[in-house]
Amino acid sequence: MSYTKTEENYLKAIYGIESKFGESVSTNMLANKLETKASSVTDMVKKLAKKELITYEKYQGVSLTECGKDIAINIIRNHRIWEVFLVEKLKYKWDEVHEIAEQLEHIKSEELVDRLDDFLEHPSFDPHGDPIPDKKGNIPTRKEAIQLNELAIGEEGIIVGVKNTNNEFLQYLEEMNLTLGKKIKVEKEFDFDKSKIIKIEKESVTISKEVSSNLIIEKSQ
Amino acid sequence: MSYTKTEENYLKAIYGIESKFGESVSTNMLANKLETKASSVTDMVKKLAKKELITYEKYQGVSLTECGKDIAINIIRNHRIWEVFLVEKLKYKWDEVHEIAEQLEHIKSEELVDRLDDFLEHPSFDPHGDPIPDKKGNIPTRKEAIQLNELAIGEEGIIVGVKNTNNEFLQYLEEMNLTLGKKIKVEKEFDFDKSKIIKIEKESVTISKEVSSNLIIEKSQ
DNA sequence: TAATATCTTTAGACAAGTCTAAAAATATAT
DNA sequence: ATATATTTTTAGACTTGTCTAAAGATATTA
Ligand SMILES: [Mn+2]
Ligand SMILES: [Mn+2]
Ligand SMILES: [Mn+2]
Ligand SMILES: [Mn+2]
Repeated sequence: MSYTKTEENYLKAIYGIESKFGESVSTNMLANKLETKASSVTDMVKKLAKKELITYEKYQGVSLTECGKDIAINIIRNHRIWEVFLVEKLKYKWDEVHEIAEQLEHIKSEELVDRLDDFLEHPSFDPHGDPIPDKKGNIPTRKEAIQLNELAIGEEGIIVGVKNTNNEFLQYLEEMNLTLGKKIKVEKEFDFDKSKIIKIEKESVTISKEVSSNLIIEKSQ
Repeated sequence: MSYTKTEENYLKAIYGIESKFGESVSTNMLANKLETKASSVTDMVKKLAKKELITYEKYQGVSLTECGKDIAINIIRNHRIWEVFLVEKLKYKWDEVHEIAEQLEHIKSEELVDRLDDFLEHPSFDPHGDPIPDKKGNIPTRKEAIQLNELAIGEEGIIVGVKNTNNEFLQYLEEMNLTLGKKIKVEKEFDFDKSKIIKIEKESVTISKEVSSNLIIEKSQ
C-alpha cells in the first residue's frame, strides 16, 4: 500500500500533535498545523479513518492506529535521514534543510532511504538533534537530556538538540555559536527574567529564558 | 515560476520526441510516451501553450518554445545527476535507478541539484552514458561516438553509452560484462544476421545486431 | 439553566488532471 | 473524387484535495 503525499502529511501532523499533547487530536489543531481549513481536515480525516489509519469520531478528534503510526514514523525517518544527508554531504546549514526534506521524505522507494542510511553510516540523530527512528520504528533515546533552563549554576552539559526548529531561531543559535555538540556551563542566572549567562568555548553569552528552554542538554557526569 | 510534476513530464516528453524525430510532436505520440489518452494530452497541451512553454496549433502537433526547452533540459539535468548519485554513492545498479530518478527530478529547489553536482564532482555523463546538461543548458558531446554495429572487423573502441535503457537490456549487458568504460574489439561479423563476435576483457562473446546497434562506442585512436 | 462563543461538520463549488464516447478534421486508398 | 481509416478534439464526467458559507454540536459563562 502506498499513500499520497497529502495523506502522509496528515499522518505525520497527527503523530506530531499526539506526541506533544498526548490526547486525541482536534480538527482545528490539525487545520492549524497543516495550514489548511477545518472543513478540509474533516474531509481528509474521514478518508484516513476509512482506510483504518486513524480512528475518528465526529466532534471527538482523531488518533492514529498502529498502522497509521508506523507510516507516520516512517515518514519522519525519511525526513530526518534526508536532513542528515543534506547537512553532512551537501554542506547545507541546519536552518536550510527542512523544506527540502519535506519534499524528499515522500519519495516512493522501498530501498532508497535504507541505502542512504547505510551511506550515512546509520546516524541516530538529525541535524537538529531529533532522533531518527530505525527501519522497524524504534526511536533512539538519550540517557539524561534536559532543557538548558533546568540546569543549575555551575553545572555543565553538551548541546544535543533544539526544541524549536524555526529557521530564525536556528540562525540565531548559529550566530551565537550555540550549535550541536558544544559544551556549555551555566555561570549566572537572573531571577527576574530567568535569563542566564553561559560559557561556551571560553566566551560568555547571555541568553533569554525563551532560548534556554528550547535547548536540549546532556548533563556532564 | 514553478511548474507541476505533470507539466514538467509533458515538457520532458515533448523534448525527447522532438530530439529523436525532429518534426513537431503529435498528440498520439505524446499520449503514447506518457501512457495517457489523446484527449488528456489535448487538454494539457492547451495549458502549456497558454503558458507559452510550447506552440500548439490544432491538429498540427506541438513544439517547445525556448522557455519550454530550458525547463525540459533542466529536468533532464536533475534526472541524470540523481542517477549518478544513486549509482556512485548509493551503489544502485544502472538498471535500478530510472524510476527513482523520475521522482527525484521534480524536487523543487534552486540549489539542491547544483550542490549534488558539486558533491559528485560535476559528472558529464550519467550511468547510461547520457550527457548531463550544465546549469545553463549546454549539453556535452563526444568527439567520435558511433554505434557498435558501425565498427568494422579489427577495430577497437570503448563502450560509452547505451541507446536503449530498457531494464531487461541493461541487465543483459551487465550479465555479458558489456558495461560502460569497457574496451572492446570486433573480431568477426556474420553477414546473414549482422551478428558479431567481439572481444571484451580477454573473452569473446557473440552479440546480435539488436544489441550492437544499441551500444555507443568511442572509437580508439 | 440559558445565552453565547467556539469548534466541527455539511453542502456545494472549484482547479488539476484524467477518462470515455462521440464529433470533427485529416490522411489514405480506391 | 469519394469512401474509409486514422488522428485529434470536444463534451461531459470523475477523483483528489481544497475552499466558503451556513448549519449543527459542544463548551463556556453568566
Ligand atoms: Mn525538518
Ligand atoms: Mn530535523
Ligand atoms: Mn533515466
Ligand atoms: Mn540515464
